[in-house]
Amino acid sequence: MSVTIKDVAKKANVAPSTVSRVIHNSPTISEKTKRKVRKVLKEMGYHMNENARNLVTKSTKAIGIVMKSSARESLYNPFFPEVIRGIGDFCNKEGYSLSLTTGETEDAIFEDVVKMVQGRRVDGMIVLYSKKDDKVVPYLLKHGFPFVLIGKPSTNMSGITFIDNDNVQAARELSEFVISLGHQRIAFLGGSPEFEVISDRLTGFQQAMEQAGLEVPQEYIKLIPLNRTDGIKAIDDLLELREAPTAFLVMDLLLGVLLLGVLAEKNLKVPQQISVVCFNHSEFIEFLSTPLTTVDIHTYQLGYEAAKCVFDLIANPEMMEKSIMIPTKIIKRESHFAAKKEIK
Amino acid sequence: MSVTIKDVAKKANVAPSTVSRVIHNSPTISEKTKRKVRKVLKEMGYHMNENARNLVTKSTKAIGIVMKSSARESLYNPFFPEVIRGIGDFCNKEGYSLSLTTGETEDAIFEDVVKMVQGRRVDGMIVLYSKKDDKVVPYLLKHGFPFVLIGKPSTNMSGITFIDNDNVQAARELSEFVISLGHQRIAFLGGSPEFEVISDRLTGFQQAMEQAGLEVPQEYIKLIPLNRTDGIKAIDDLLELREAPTAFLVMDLLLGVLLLGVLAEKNLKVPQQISVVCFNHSEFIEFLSTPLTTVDIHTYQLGYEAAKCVFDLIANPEMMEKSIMIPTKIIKRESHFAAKKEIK
DNA sequence: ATTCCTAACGCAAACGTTTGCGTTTAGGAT
DNA sequence: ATCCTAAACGCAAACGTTTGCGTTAGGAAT
Repeated sequence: MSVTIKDVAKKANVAPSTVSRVIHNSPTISEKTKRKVRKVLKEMGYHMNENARNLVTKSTKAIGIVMKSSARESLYNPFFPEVIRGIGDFCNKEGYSLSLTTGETEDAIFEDVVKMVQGRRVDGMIVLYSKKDDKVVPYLLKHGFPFVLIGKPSTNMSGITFIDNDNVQAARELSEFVISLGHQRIAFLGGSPEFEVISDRLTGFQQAMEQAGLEVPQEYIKLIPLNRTDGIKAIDDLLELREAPTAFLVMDLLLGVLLLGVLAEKNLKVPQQISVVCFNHSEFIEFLSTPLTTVDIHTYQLGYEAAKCVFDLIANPEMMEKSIMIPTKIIKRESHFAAKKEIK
Repeated sequence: MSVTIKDVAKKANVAPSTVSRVIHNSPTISEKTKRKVRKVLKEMGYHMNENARNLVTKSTKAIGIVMKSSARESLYNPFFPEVIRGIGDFCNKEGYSLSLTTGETEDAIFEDVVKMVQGRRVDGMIVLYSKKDDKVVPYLLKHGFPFVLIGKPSTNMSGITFIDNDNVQAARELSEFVISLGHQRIAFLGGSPEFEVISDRLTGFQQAMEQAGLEVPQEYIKLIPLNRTDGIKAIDDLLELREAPTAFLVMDLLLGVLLLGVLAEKNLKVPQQISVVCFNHSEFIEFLSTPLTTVDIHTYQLGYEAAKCVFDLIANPEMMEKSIMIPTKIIKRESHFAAKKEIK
């Protein structure tokens, strides 16, 4: 139906191979014929059939993105769009396109990945999460397929290129900051510890507390599914403790927003009565009424660097794996003032 | 490198065509050979090369998604993830994959689209916005490429299948609701009127106001870029008017959140002093502290139906274009109480 | 036993590129 | 005029499928 290299070749009185070489600007073609062919190319409105090209070159100019199971959960979180933006920006520069998994369940996602890899629909993959007992990473590893992980590999660190924040350190710094404000009863509110990011931050938190000689009662640590109901229940539980926490370390913007809401309903003032600090800064936060103190994990950068790494990996498959740490930064706003004297 | 149909054929002592037919479960192959071939298929871990398949069948099992220029703007908005989720769910059911545009500028996006279409990377497209003077839709139309639009076509309604809310009506209903609360000075806060969705809603708003015999001063209508700075300026302008509005119709969740923040800073109580109603409900809203009254445009459904339509279009290209209206629903929460007596 | 039919399968072309290698051509050196 | 050498281009195979059509085999009918 549409114009092929052969059509162009015929009209320009050259061989298809010549047209191909003109398209790729091969030096073995004279300027004269190049001009001639290019003219016909324009005239006929030629555009390459990528499938045919991919078939012979065995490359697709596309990279796949594996989302966390439950796109639902993944998509509501500003992390997702932001990291996609980072990936997209880099890919766009390189003329690559993006392909998303659409599966809802873990198995469906795995199938999507297999289809992408085996069906050669993509040249490389970026996995947006790291979870214990997940099948995707082992699969990619086994097939020697170029991929990078955003997050910390749960096991088998060797052979995996990953981009991450130092979540242990980031959480420790944030905890130390909160401790330095005079808080002693600090709660930790986050999602499932199956995700490395959560367990790492928990570790950092506990390290800081221990070093400060502070206790962390088990009831202060709430690891829950990311939804309104469970969130509210966890927050209520915390607030109803005899010794309720005076500060909250929240692992996720959504939970942070939820927490602010519950506190407002209960007429607990932030930061006068309760301090709240929250991971995962996003521009969205600036639209909120309470100026949340947050940790900027530089999500865009995570995506951008991940894309870059995948490209390196594709270009040079035998490259040593590496890990890149994106620094984090505490963005201090006004949700954290609470000196010791005010608490006691 | 990896196992092809020919490899399987050789090992199973049949012709490649037979393997192909077994894969597609053709009735012309005996059960006996089917079993034999399937066994080898498993053993060798065969998986189809989609590029080769696409080349001959001229179909890709993928559909493209065109995002609004400035992925930045698009991605921060919960509309985007939600509509993607709808599209993704349907595509997943049909075994299709998703391909995103990555361009930042309008021209770059247009190039992405051309690459997808001419490069035959996708079977159909979904355009996530409708904007005046945009080149994408005319291009798709000209090439007879199957696509559906989410939103209302800006011109040339014929020949375009689109999914939309009746935004005129939705805005009119919302306005009537606010008017019924006793408000007379109602402001309209939204993004660029280049987008059909905004101008339609503005029309609906003006219709309702006119019918109620209420004036709409030009200063009450703020059509601005979606960012914090411009948003705050617009809101400040409105609040500083001699006759400041008592109710705000906001076209976008982000602006709504921003408005709530500014009002809180100025110590203006919602809803006691100011009513706020907002378009584009999302689950995110439930995480907010102020229970916003919103219009649910059923974003997920928009995406889901759009995907369905694209499939119909692909299956039957000569199908009559159609338009599907997704109903809207006002979700009344607590940001809108303001009876006449309290205002005056 | 021969013929005929149908079910089951194989052959080979086609899809639109890329690319190694062979062939032509033009120009200079002899 | 002849030969040689690059430079410039063409040939054809290959990538992994699908599919129309031709071929085979096995059994039923004669």
